[in-house]
Amino acid sequence: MKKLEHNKIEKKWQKIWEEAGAFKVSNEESSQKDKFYLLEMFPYPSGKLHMGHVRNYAIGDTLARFMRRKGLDVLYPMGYDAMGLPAENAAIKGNTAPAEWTKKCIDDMVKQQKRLGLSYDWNRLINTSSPDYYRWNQWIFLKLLERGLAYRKKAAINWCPRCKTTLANEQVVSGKCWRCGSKIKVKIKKQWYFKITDYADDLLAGLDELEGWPDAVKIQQRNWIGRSEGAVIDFKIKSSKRTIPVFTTRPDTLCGSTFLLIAPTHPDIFDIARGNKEKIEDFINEAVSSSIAEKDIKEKKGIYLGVDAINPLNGKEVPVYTANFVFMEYGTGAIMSVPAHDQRDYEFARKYGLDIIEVIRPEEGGYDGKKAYEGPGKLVNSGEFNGFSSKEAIKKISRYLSSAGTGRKSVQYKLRDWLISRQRFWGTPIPVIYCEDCGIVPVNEDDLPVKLPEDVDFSDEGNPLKTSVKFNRVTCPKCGKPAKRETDTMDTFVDSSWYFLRYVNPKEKEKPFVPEDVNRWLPVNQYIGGIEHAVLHLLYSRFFTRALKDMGFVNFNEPFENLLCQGMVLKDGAKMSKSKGNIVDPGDIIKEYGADVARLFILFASPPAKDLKWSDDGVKGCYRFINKLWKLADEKSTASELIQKEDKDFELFLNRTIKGVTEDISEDLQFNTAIAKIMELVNRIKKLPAGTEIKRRGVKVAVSLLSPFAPHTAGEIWESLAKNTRLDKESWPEYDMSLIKEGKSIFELPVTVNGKLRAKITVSDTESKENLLDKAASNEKVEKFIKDSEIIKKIYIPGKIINFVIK
RNA sequence: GUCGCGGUGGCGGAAUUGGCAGACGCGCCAGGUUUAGGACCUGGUUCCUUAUGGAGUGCGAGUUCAACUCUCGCCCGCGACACCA
Repeated sequence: MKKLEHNKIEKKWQKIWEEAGAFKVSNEESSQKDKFYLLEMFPYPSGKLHMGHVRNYAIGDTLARFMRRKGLDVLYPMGYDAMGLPAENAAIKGNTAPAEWTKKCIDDMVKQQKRLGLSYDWNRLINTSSPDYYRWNQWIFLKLLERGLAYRKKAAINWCPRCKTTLANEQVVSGKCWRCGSKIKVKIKKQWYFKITDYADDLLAGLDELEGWPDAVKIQQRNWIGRSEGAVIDFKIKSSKRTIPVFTTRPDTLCGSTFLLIAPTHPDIFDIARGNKEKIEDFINEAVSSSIAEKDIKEKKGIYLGVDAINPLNGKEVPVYTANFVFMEYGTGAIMSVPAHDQRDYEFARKYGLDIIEVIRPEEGGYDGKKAYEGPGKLVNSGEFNGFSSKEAIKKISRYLSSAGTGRKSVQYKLRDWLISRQRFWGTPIPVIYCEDCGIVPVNEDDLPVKLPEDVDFSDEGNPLKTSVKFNRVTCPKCGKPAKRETDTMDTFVDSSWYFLRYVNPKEKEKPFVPEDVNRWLPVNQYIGGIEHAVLHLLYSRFFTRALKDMGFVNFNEPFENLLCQGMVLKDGAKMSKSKGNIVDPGDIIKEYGADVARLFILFASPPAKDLKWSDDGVKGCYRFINKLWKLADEKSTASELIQKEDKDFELFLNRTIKGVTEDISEDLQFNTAIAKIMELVNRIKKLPAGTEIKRRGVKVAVSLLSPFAPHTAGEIWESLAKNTRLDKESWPEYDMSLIKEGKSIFELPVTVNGKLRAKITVSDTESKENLLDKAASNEKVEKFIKDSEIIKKIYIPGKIINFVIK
C-alpha cells in the first residue's frame, strides 16, 4: 500500500497550481461569470504566521475553492499592511532600513502562506509601505483636503508615551494605547483630522442595511457613533451679556437644575469666571494633566467659578462650576445639572452641598434622597408643567424654549473626527508644505509621491523624519520661497481604509484604481477577520467608501456586504501568546501532519464565529480521517474488475450528503458540520464491499466534497481515480432532488406516549392517519404503555411524530 | 453600571419554522493484531438502575399533546463600552 506522504503531495500540487496559474483572475473575464470577491483582513507582516492567521485563511481559502468549483469568478487576493512601528523599532535597534526589514518579513509571510496551499491570486499582492501604494494615500488625502474633509486643528489629544505619538479616539482602549497598552496622556497639539463626523448620521443609517454583518459589530458601531437627541438650552449669566449653552437629553428636568457645570478645557472659562482665578487655574491644570486612564477611578471634583446663571424656564439663579468629569468634546462642553435625576450630578451635589430638587415622580418609587431617579414620570415642582409626563413635558418645554429663543432641538454624537497625524517615520508622509507667506500649501498632485527619505538618523528621540535634510529642504509650491515640510505621517489605518479597492487594479500607475473595474468587483461579497476591528478599520473603511462615492470615484456606499468575524484560537483557556507560553507553531503542525490536516482540524473543531480550543488530540483525529480516506481510495488497485452492485440506501445517503455539505458551506459557512457529514459518508463507504462500483463512486464523491478543505490530498486521490484529471477544475457535485424526495416516502416514524419515545415504526407516506395510529397503537412496546390507560388524545404530525396522551 | 454574546456527556461540539437530545471528532472501556510499545482494526460509551424502568440541555416558573428551541424571573461565564449629560 502506498503511504500518504503529505509533504511531498503538498509540494507537488502547489507547483501544479502555480504553473497553471490556477487562481489568477482577470478583470475582463469577470463579466462572463458571476463574480465573487472574497477577502480576508490583510495582516501586519510580522514575519511569523500564527494560528489566528491560519484560521482566518483556512476559512477564506475553503470558501474560495468551493465558489470556484461552483462556477464563480473568484477574486481572492492577499496583501500586507506593512507600515507601522515594528519596522521603525527594528531600524533603531538593528540598523536595518525599514524598507528592507519589511520586505524580508513579507517574503517570510508569503512563504508560510504558500505552504498552507492558499489559493490567492498572488499577482495582486500589495504592500502598503511601497511608494506605489502610499502615493495614493497622499492622493486621497489631497482630495479630502479639497473637499474640506481633511483639516488641521489644535485640540486636546491622546498621547502614547511609549509609542511617542498621538492616537485617534478609537485607538484608545480603556484609557490605554491599543497597540502597546501604555496609559494615555493628554496633550494640546495641532494635528490633522479627517472629518468623519460629517458622515455620522449616514454611517449610522447605513448599518440598518448591512444584513450580512454580525449584530455585535453593528451594535458596537452604533454605540461608538453614539447619536443622541435632545436640546441646547441657553442659560444667561447674571449681570452679564454672556450666555452658556448646555446640551441635555432631558429638557423635562429643567426645573430641577440646581447648578451648571462647564468643562475645564472650555475656551471661555476665564471670561466667564469671576472668582479666584489662580485657584481656578490650578484646578484646571490638574484636571487636564491627569491621564485619561486615571479619570476612571478618580472622584468627581469641581470648583465654583464665582458666577451664577439664570434658568430660562423659571428664572431661578444657579451657581456655575467647572468639574473634572465634563468634556469639552461632547455637546456644548457645558451641562445643566439635575442632581435628583442624574446620578453623577447627585454625587457632585452631595459633595459640595448643592440643592437637590425632585421634578420627576413615577407611579412608584422615584427620588428617595439616597440616589438619583433617572427614569421617566410625571412632573412636579415645575410650575405650569406639573402633571405632564416626561414625554409630553419634553415636547412642551422644548416648544416653549424655542419660541422664547432660549433653546433649540439638537442632535449630538459621541463620534469625533479621526485624528490621523502620527509622529512616526514608517508611515505615509502627509503631503503638505508650510510656507510663511502662503500658509498651508498642498503638494501638487504631479509631485506625488512624497517619498520617505533614506538619509534618516534613527538614534535621536522624536520623529526620525525630522533628521532628514533631503526631506525637509523644500520650497513653497506657490511662491517658491524656502518652506517647511510636514513631518507627521498618517495613521496606518488610512492604508487599510481603501486597500480592498487597490486589489482590483494593484499595478495601476495613473490612479488608485479604475472605477469601472472597482464598481464591477465591489462590494466585497465575503469579508473575514477579527472582531477587534469593529470600530477601527471597519468604521474607517465605511467612511472612506462614502467619501469616495461622494467624490464620484465609486458607486456604492458599503464596501463589505457580508462580514464574518472569526473567533480566537485558544489554548489552555487563553489566547495563544508568547507571554503565556501556549503557542502552537503552525509550521510544526504542517510538518508533522500536513497542511490539509491543519486546515481540516481548525475548521472542524468549532464553527467559524466561535472561539476555537486547540487540541493536539483533535489534530490527530483529523490525521486519522485523512489516512482512512487515503487507504479506502487505494483499495481500488487490488480489485481487477469492479463489481456492479446496486445499493439504493447508499445512493440516497450520498445524495443527501452532497446536499447537506453544499448547504452547510454556502448558506451558513458551517464548515464544522460539513466536515462531519463527509466523515459520516466515509464511515459508510468503509462498510461497503471492496471492489464495487458503488464504493468507488462513494470515494470519488467524498474526495470531491473534501477538496475545498483538504485540497492537496483530495487532488492527489482524485488524480489516481479519475484518469489524471485535476479536481480543482471539476465542477462541484450535483445531487438528485427527486431521489431525496423519493427517499422520504418510506421512513421511521417515532411514536411517543406522553411525550416519551416508546417505539419507531416503519411507515410509508401514503398511509392514512387512521391506519398509522392503529399501527402505532398495536406496536408491542407502545401497547404495553397504553393498554391499561385511557387515551385522551392521539396526535399525528405527518412526517414527524405520533403522540398518545394517556391519563 | 449599560449593551451584546453564550451556558447541552469526561472534552470540542451537533440538533432552532417547537416533534427521536447528544450527529461528527477526541478521550475512555473491552476485544483483536503485535515479541513489546506505538500505529491500526472491531464493538461500546449522558447519568442512575440487575433488567423492566427512571432522570436529563445553568436555576425557577409558564405556554403546549410535545420545549435545548417560545415567554417571564434569576444565576454564572465571556466580550465591548464605560462619568457622552
